[in-house]
Amino acid sequence: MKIMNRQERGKRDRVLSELMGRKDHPTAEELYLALREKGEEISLATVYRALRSLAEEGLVATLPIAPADRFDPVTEPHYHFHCLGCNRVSDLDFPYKPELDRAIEGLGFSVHHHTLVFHGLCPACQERGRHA
Amino acid sequence: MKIMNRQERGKRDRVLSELMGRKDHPTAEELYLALREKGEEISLATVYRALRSLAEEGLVATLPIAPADRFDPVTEPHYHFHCLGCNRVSDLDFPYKPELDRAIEGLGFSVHHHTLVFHGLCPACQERGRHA
DNA sequence: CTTATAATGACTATGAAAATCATGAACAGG
DNA sequence: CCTGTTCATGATTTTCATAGTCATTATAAG
Repeated sequence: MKIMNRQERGKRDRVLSELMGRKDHPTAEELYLALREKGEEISLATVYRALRSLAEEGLVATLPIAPADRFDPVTEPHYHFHCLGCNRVSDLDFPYKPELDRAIEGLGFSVHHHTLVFHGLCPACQERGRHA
Repeated sequence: MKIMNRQERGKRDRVLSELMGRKDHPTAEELYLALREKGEEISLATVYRALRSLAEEGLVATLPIAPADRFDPVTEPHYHFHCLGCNRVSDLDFPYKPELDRAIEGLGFSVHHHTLVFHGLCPACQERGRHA
């Protein structure tokens, strides 16, 4: 059986460190392009595989925001804002509400977690809209 | 210009009434199959088109739950439960919280609405898991 | 009836993601 | 050292959801 330490896991770790270095919730393809621009020789297939396996192991979170999944290196539950103007997704500095899960469990469901996304215009896009 | 009353809008209305007749948040393809089984001669392309136009007009809501969009005839904001066991989506009898939008607006965003989805096991799947 | 417009269906195209397959590196056991 | 096995990787193909195109049909307005 192959044994490797955390430093030498190859391409998968390159994907993870690239993702950890950003907070803009990139898509698989955006990560792929960023890695290539940094001279990393990697294929898109490997990026997809790495992200899927990282997500399965709970090391990254997946945000299914159409048309493509976005990835988040922060796995602690938190909320997101999706700007309808620039289509960007940002983290919100707003506390997670575990009591919501409790409330839904009162309805007979077993709740693992919840995802809360706010949709609207970010400060920059509000400004731009005012000008246009 | 074509003027038609609400009864005679053709296929698009057939899609809408089929959707209104159910509360299981079907996908476009599920609606297509249901309509065909009822003898309705309609193409998948038309179902997609109808749903898109209905959604643009705000007559139906779209729930982007991978791998396919699901549609909801109820456009009043409400919350959903996504069962990780059977993959079904159900409405929750839980009041919408507009104060969440207010709170996020306090952070500088302009909030149009929010989507809140709970993930876990529905009562039936909890039961099944206990048996298996 | 005739013309314009809109709806529809069949088909093709797209884009994200997964699956497949061959290759080569790393490793274990002899 | 060999050798066989496992596993990561890249290239490619496939799948699936959805969108676009285009020709045809249906319908409304004149």
